[in-house]
Parts: sequence; C-alpha cells; structure tokens
Amino acid sequence: MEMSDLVSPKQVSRAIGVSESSLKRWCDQGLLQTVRTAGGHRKIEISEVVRFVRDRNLVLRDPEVLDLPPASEGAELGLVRGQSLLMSALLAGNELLVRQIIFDLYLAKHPISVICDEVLASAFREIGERWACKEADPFQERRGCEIAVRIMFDLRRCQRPPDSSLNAIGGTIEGDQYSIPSTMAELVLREAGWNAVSLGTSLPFSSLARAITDIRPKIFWLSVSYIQPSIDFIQEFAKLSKACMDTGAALVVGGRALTENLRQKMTYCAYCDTMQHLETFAHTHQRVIASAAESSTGDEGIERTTNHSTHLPENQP
Amino acid sequence: MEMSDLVSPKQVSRAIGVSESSLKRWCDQGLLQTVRTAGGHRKIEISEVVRFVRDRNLVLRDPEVLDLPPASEGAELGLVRGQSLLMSALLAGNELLVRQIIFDLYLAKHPISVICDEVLASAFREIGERWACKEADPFQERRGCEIAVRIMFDLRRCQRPPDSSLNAIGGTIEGDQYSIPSTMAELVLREAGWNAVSLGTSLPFSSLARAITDIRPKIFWLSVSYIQPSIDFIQEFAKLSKACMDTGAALVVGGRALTENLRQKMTYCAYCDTMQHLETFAHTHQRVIASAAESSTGDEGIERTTNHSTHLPENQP
DNA sequence: CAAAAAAACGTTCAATTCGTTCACTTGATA
DNA sequence: TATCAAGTGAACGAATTGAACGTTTTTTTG
Repeated sequence: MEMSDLVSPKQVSRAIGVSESSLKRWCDQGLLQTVRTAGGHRKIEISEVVRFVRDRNLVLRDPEVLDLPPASEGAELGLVRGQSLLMSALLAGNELLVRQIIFDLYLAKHPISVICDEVLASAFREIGERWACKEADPFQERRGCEIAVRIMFDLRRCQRPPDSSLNAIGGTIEGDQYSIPSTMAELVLREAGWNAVSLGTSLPFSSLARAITDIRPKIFWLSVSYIQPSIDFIQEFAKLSKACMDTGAALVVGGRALTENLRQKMTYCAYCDTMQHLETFAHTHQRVIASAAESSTGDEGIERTTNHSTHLPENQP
Repeated sequence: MEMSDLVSPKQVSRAIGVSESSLKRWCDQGLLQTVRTAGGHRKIEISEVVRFVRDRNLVLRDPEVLDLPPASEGAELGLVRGQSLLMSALLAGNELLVRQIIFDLYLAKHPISVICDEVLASAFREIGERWACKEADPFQERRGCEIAVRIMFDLRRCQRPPDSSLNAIGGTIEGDQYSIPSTMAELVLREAGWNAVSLGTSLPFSSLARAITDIRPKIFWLSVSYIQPSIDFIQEFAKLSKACMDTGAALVVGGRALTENLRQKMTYCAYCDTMQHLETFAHTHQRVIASAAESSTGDEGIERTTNHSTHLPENQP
C-alpha cells in the first residue's frame, strides 16, 4: 500500500554492505534524504537509495532486502544479453522482469543514454522485425511500449531534481504517435541536468511553435518517427526553425523518418538519432551557454553545424 | 460507500504506511487531533490527516513543496474546487502541484474512480472547452495528459498487488490515440482487485481479438474516444464481441464516440462511460465469477443486459 | 430485531531504531 | 616516527515500533 516504498537504515546498510552507523551518519550529513516518523525513526525512499548507490559507485550486495533486482546476475550479463532478455520480457508483458533488467543496468552505472540506445531501442527494433515476420503481434509491441514508458518514469524519479534555469522542451509532430523517443529524450536531458519536459505526441506545428515562444526553452527537440503524407513537412518545419532562431533555442532533431534527402532541406542546430548523441550535445551546449553568460556581451549566436549521424533506433507501426 | 469526513485509525495507518499501533499512540500523544464516539472509538478528520502528513513530510517528500499553501487548502475543499485548481495546474504544466492535489484527494479516501470522473476527466473536459475558445493551446492539453498519465502510474504503484487470477485487459481501437481513459480503466480495475493491464492505444481490431484469445481475460474493456471514418466499426466490433463470447470474457465498452445509435447495433456486456460505473461493474462481476465458481456446474453464462448511462468525460483533439 | 461478522479498543511484549560514546583504521603532516 | 584529522564499525541504554491477544463497539446480515 506504500506509495513511496520506504525502508529503514538497517535494510539499506545491509543492502550496500556497510555498517548501520555509517549509513545513519550519511543520512545526517544529508548525503541521503530521509523522512522521519513521528517517533524519530529514519525512513529512506528506495529511489533515493538507487540514486545514492549510483552516485557513489557503490554495489548492492544484497538487493533483495530492497525488492530490487539480484545484481549478481544482471549486472554481469551486460548490455548485449540484457537486450535479448529484455525483448522476451517485453513480448511476454512481464513488467517486473523488465524493471529488474533496466534497474540492474542502471545501478551498474550504465548511462541512461546507453541503456536507451543499446537495450531499449534495440529491443524494440527487434520486436519490430519479429512483427514484420508475423512472429509478434502488435498488441505485444504496444503493451511493451506501455511498460517501457512506465519504467522510464520510474527512472526519472530517481534522478536529482533538475536545474530549473535550463529549460528544454520537445515532442513529436502531428500524426507521429510514437512517444518513446521523446520520453527518452526527456530522460536523457534530465540526466544531463536539464529541466526537460516532453510536451507529448502528435502536436500541430503551430502548437509546437507556440510552445517555443511561450516557454522559451534553451533546447527544443523534435522526434520524427513518421511524417503524414498530407503535410508539407519542410515548409512547416521551417516555421519551427524560425521560432527557435527568434527565441535563441537550440533546435535538435532526430528520428528515423528524417531521411538524408529531407535533412538537406532543413535548418537545425543538431541532428541526433541516438540518445548518446543527444547526451553529448546536451553537455556541450550547456557549456556553450555557461561561457556565453560569462562573456556578458550577449552573444546569442548558436552554431548551426553540428551533425552527428548513425541509424535511428525506432520502429513505427 | 461512506462519504464521511471522519476516518478510522486503521485507514489512516494504511494510507501513510505505518502500523495501526503507532498511529493510535500518536493520537494519544496529541500529535493527531481525534474525536471519540460514544463507545470510545477514535475518529480522525480528513483535514487533520492531511495536516499531519504535510507537517511530518511523510508521504511525497518533495523538497520544493515544503511550503505550499494552495495544496493544503485544496485538500479540504474537496472535489469541486480540487477540479478547478487542478485544471490551472495542468494548464501551467505544474506537475508537482498536480501530484499534490491528486494525492491529497487520494489520502482523503476519495475512491480513485471518483477522482478520475469528477476531478481529472472534468478538468480535461474544461481544458477542451477552453481550447475550443482559443484560450488554451493544444500543447498545454498534451503536456497535461503526460502529467496525468504519470500521476496515474504513481497511484498505480500505491495499490496492493492484484489478484493474479482475475485478469483484465483493454485498450483503444485503431486510430484512437487517447490513452487517458484506458489508463483510468486499468487503474480503477486494479483498485477493485483485478489484475488489469492496458494494452495501449490505436490497436487494430485483429490484434485486440488476438490478445483476447491469447490472454483469456475475465474482463475486456474497450475505450472508444474516436472512430476513424474509414473503418466499419460495427462489423469489426462484432468480431471482438465474438472473441469475448468464445472465451467467456466480459466485454465492457465506453467512450464518448459511442453514440446511442451506434450502441444499439453493438453486443456487449456493459456500457460504462464513467469510471464509477466501471468500478461497480468490476465488483459485481467479481461476485458473479466467485459464485459461478462455487456452483461448480460450469455456468459460463454472462448477463448481457447491464447498461448504465451518462455522459462520457473525455475530450478528443 | 437479534445474531453474526467485522472493526476498534487497550494492553503487553519482542524486535527494531535512536542517539551517543568509544576503539580502531587510514592517510596526510610535522 | 609521532601526531592529528577523519571516517568506520561496534556497543550501550533509552525510546519507538509493530504484532499479538482478549475484550468491547460497530456494522452487516438473516
């Protein structure tokens, strides 16, 4: 019945493998956020433990006390086998197993961007292939998406609260219903310290432009997994590009629907079809902004050259 | 359905995740103001519970919201003002405030179905109206949906793990991208003890039928907020109906796209356009199954008459 | 309306946790 | 080498917690 699963310092100390005294000291030093019962007993949220473990490069020796995955198995099997395990778990709709695998990799200090690219996206790509071969049903893929989005929400709440001054927003265009890439982008940007908020899927271009001028983010991302044949993408995109130029937002695009042919006609700040690319861009752009703020001669110029390239890890029903 | 402002210590203890003993002790120490019945039973006012929770920072540790006057107000003034507060929070994209409001209502022991109907759905209906009047932008509505779905996931994990024998699945049809009603249905059914899993949105009829025969749920729900003009809904729906008949699944339908004209041509087990209707159906159907199992003469018959009716609380972009 | 079922009472008791103190290890410095 | 600062783990009595129990009140049911 507990919304936020709370555990005692003793449980955490056993899970991490340190003495209870040390753990209580860390709590009192503020390294771990705690809540107190009316009688003064400390209670620690599991997500806080996860955050702490990851920050401090610790290992969960006995994760079972926290209802977390047995690190012994998962942490070692790494990304490759994690991907195949994950795919079958997603196909079977086994949310618990999916959560275990993902958290396991997350606790093993793998960056979120890598988990997104090489495990989650990879698993969904393979599911898409199976679906093409009639070996998987659409409902399995959809159910898997629901599960994946939930896990990403769980990961999100393990992150430290973002710096509110670095706003980033994004979403998908009209007719593109695939929410996973945009949710991933939100997660990755938050991991990089941005206050990223996904606006959702299937938004009209006019509304996206409106959001840019209203919210005035430093980064705007656009995930394009599908383009409706009926719309003039290039023309509509140009409006977005202009809105970003006017407000000084960095326009980041990605998605498997953006063919090279299409990209040549677009103006943007960066093309990332991998979450790892997005992450590096987020970090560098952060530094760009910081140094621009330093030299207070308001140089609003944003480089418009960056252009990573690889394949896009998505499938579109 | 007790709509009282007073709750018992046991309820409160379960809500905040401590033992009943501790809670009674705190009451006797004066940390929680209580009133007594003639027979000596403690009764605690809802507002007192919310105050206590917020003072102690027990549930929902949110570092930024330590002092949040609007929310503490919101808890007491119940559903009606909760709805208007919620709407502005959703429009502003203030996820923390939304979470506060919803959880205050949840702590106040309002059933999830009521929160869904009279607060969430109601707020979105009003947002839809504002949008029609050009007072709200689509991106605000979408961002609000994202937030709402996240909160519903949070609520979901507060619930006790469901009885795995009572399976229920559901989703939306091809072209219907509105996920909130289906997510609500999942939440409400889980609250009623069902092992409900939403398959997601925009699923082809064939895939829905496949899911029914594969998973063999006891309940199958279908949320219909939008029907593509290009498909023959009645004919396709008949296949779903048959699949449910064959497998003994109770077919529950809802959604504002189901006009009376349409419904007359459909065969289903129950029509619910309100989550409260769905909840009562879930409970009664649970009893039906239990009694059917008792009289082991496998009576697979399912009544096909139930037919609640009101308006459907959804908006479709 | 009375009987049965469910929920809450008050109490007791073992287990857990608190805060504090203290001995020990480690690494840098005089 | 001796010394100091800092972090760790163990131990202690005092306090808190959660579960058990039999009894009483409230609610449900026939």
